[in-house]
Amino acid sequence: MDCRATIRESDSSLRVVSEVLNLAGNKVRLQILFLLQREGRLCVCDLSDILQMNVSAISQHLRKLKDRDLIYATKEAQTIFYALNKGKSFILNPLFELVKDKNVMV
Amino acid sequence: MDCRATIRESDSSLRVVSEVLNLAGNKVRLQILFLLQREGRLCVCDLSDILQMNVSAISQHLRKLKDRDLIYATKEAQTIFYALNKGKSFILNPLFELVKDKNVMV
DNA sequence: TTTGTATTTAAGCAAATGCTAAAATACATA
DNA sequence: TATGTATTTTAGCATTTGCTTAAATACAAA
Repeated sequence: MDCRATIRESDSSLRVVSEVLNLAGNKVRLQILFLLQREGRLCVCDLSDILQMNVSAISQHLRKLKDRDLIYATKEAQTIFYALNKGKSFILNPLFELVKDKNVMV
Repeated sequence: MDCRATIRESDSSLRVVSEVLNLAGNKVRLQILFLLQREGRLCVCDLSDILQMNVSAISQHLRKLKDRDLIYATKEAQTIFYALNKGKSFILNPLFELVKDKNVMV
């Protein structure tokens, strides 16, 4: 019943979740995360091609996702692949299910 | 396998979800949504008191949530109560469970 | 009608966001 | 070594965000 206490106790969880949602609350980044979840791993040029967007713009989104530990990079020859960091991205799983299953819709 | 097609088909769902997450991707707003889900309904002054924030700041967050149909208002005498609009906020339910149950944590 | 309570709205501003274009890195391969 | 391919980084810029303060609305009660 004491809301003040509830907020205090849930503070760190709410912070972590809001940080993840802040990243996923951008259509381009949500598309990237959705694709990575579906395909396992992708490089900048794949994403640039799929989403029909400037390589630099995609790269900057990936940087943001990587900086906040939602994805990680692995280098293979001259190509850099990105994949979901499950430790944090698991938060988004139910949302991916939603997008996959039915159409969420208006 | 055709990512371009997948993205095209999921486009509207991804748009709706990213819009909701964009709102929830702010700590203050996530706190508000979490509290509304827990308490049913609250007025501006309740939230201002619980979150220890300026009434005007809270009011502006509520406006944003209302404009995008995540919450709705009901007036009772001189007090305006806000509550979750289930039709859209259901997207956030699994996240609330996460915050409630265990601590999400670093 | 005056006063008080609840709330929104407007103005202003510093900080953050997201893109483009150009330059810089990194590393194979010819 | 020179060239090409993949990617990041920097700079610049217009737009958006989130807050504060002050003014405006709305309405009930004295």
